[in-house]
Amino acid sequence: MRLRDQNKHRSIVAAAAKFFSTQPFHKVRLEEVAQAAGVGKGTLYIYFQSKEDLYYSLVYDGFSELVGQLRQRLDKPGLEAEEKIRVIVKGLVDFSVGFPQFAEVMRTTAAPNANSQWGGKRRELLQLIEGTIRQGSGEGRLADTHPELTALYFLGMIRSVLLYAPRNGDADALSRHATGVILHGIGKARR
Amino acid sequence: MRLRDQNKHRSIVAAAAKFFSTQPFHKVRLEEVAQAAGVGKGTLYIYFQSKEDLYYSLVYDGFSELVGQLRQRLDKPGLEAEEKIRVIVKGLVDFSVGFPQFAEVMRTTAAPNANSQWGGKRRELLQLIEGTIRQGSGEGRLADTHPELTALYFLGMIRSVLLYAPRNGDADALSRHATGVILHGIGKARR
Amino acid sequence: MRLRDQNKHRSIVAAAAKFFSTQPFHKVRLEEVAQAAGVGKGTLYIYFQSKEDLYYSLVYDGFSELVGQLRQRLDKPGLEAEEKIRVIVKGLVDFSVGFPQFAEVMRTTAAPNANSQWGGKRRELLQLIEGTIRQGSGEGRLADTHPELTALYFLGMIRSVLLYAPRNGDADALSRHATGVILHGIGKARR
Amino acid sequence: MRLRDQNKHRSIVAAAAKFFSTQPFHKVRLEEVAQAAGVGKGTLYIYFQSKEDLYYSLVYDGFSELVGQLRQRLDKPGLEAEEKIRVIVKGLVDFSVGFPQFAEVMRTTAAPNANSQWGGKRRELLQLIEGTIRQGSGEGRLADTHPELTALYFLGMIRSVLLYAPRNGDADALSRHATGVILHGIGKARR
DNA sequence: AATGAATGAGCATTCATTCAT
DNA sequence: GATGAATGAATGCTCATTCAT
Repeated sequence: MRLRDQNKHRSIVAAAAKFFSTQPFHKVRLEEVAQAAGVGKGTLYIYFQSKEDLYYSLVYDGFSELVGQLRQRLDKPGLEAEEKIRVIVKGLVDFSVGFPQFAEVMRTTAAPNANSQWGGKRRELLQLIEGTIRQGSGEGRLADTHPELTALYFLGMIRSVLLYAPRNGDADALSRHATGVILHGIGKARR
Repeated sequence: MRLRDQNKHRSIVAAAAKFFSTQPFHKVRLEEVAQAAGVGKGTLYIYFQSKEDLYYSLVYDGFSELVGQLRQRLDKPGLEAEEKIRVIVKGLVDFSVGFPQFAEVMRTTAAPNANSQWGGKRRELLQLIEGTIRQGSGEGRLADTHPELTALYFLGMIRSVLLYAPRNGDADALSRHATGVILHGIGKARR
Repeated sequence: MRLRDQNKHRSIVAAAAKFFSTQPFHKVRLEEVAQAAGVGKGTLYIYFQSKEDLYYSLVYDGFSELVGQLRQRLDKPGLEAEEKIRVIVKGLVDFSVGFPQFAEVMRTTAAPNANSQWGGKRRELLQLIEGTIRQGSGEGRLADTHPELTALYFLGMIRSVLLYAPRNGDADALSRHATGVILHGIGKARR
Repeated sequence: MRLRDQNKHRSIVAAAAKFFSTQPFHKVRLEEVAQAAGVGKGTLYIYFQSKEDLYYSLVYDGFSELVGQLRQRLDKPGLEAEEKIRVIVKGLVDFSVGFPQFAEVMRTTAAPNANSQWGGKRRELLQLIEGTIRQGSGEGRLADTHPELTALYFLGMIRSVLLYAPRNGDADALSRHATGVILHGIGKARR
């Protein structure tokens, strides 16, 4: 069953994140996860259906939190489109910096449709971005013929940077640059 | 004595690509790969050290070809920076469309440093892009404070699109849009 | 949680002895061993590190018991040297008859130093014999310039006999004859 | 087919001896043997039926030579029984010292009946020894109720010594001691 | 005859999952 | 619920043997 003991659940997820972010799926041993979580091997199966389930839960949880945070930050009436873009990019970067496993986890993540929940959450995020762009377009502040593609670019850019950019980089500078590239590419004024 | 058959190497790589692009690493069975390649199981081990080696060779070969193609296409004196950007983006997209396994393969690829060869090739591509941007900056046609980051964005964008964009999409339209986003973000003229 | 079952260890050893004594190492299949032991294949690996480990444990256990028995039987104060020799030879023969696998197991056993434990036990036995001869010499009942070599002869003789002598032979007669040869040799003149 | 090229045959046997005497049967790789012999892997199968065949041929050849040598040395009319015993022991020791692989090879050798040829040769040697003892008994110079067992002791003693005695030992001293034990035993009273 | 590339049966070993305690 | 001993399906890999050249 799920959520019998919230703490145990948490420590399992934490331990799992540590391993899944470090090694490819097939090299992660549940025995090690259990040990790191301080629980018995069998306990994992009380909280998760299978190794796959544990893995996708991990991704889903992280993503879910990311989306929730963004939603909250964007939900300020009167916020300009460009500013929202900045918020999104900064949100993505900050979150990823604070949850370094995330990008790595996504690295080995199977196609979205492998797990409907996770796929749905992903779509949610994309729509959040896409919606923001569309809103900006409607307000005449942004111009983009394919917001749905641009939304994808957001994720891709962030991911790449997080994966390969120097870890010790300045997160804020990174956000600013990325925002600049995005904005000045789709900013109507500059066209 | 039979001679080492180059075709055998090829057919193994082809078969492996088919499987590794369809399933996660640990679900790929070498027996199936061998069968699909029309060779014996042991033959795989004549050409590759291990399952991992086969896998990384795959990625490396694809990447290598990609870089080679781009290098060739960019090596035309007098080509303008913006045009080069177009060539790069189109090259990335075209190649990925023509080698659909590629993006998928990259999906589960371990961090670059896991395989020095592959990491090196990756760096090569990034430098190719970065160099192009710098050249454009030098010529006063582009403006970018962090070309090394932008180079990363290129890859990230393409990858995201390839992974999640509708497969039946128009590759040319995709290239054009991506190029537009990139260019109008870093095109000095528009600033 | 199930407790580690000592019986399981025993039944594995017993089953393994049966197979390793019948066939050369590389023809023994762990699946068969497991089946004969009434346990799962994986269980073998809970109790033993590897096939080799199982094999050497087998030899060691048998040898260990042999040495223990001899030690016990020789530990009777006042026992004369010749009698002790008889006890040793009889002990070796009896044990080997009762544990027919033993000689066969030793047949394919790697050099003693391959496994320090086993090598140590072997040395123990040799010293037990050597010490007995030396004691006998000290008491003026035996004469041997190289007890350490003679100790080796003991083992060699027994082993040869066990390997090649008719199985249905009379163990006692065998012990007597071997003891006689050791004690008196075959030279008539000296008798 | 056999003996196409005597040299090739020899080098294969030599290489095989080197490996089979160093490692247990199942760890010897024919590829290595072939390489060490300076021939192709397939060539082994021109001279030998199988790995087993190669292995037993090895043992047989060595043994065969040993028996031949002994036969020659004992075939001197008028040689006294005790002297013959000395010759046999010395022959065994010398041969084994000169062909150090031998004892090691015997270590891992399967039961005699596994290969009739080798078993036959072994029996030949035993009968040679047994016959010598019987002859000595007939001449009233030796006394042994079970010469066939004593013949076994000979082999066992030699083998043990060769396997475990210090390699740098004095072969002659060894022969002398062994001969002494065989002839006179270690019981002082009877001397 | 000689070779070594190719083969595939064969097997040790792993590890997710189950279940007795 | 929790545990970890037990399980056995699953599979990478080896290596004796074959065979095209």
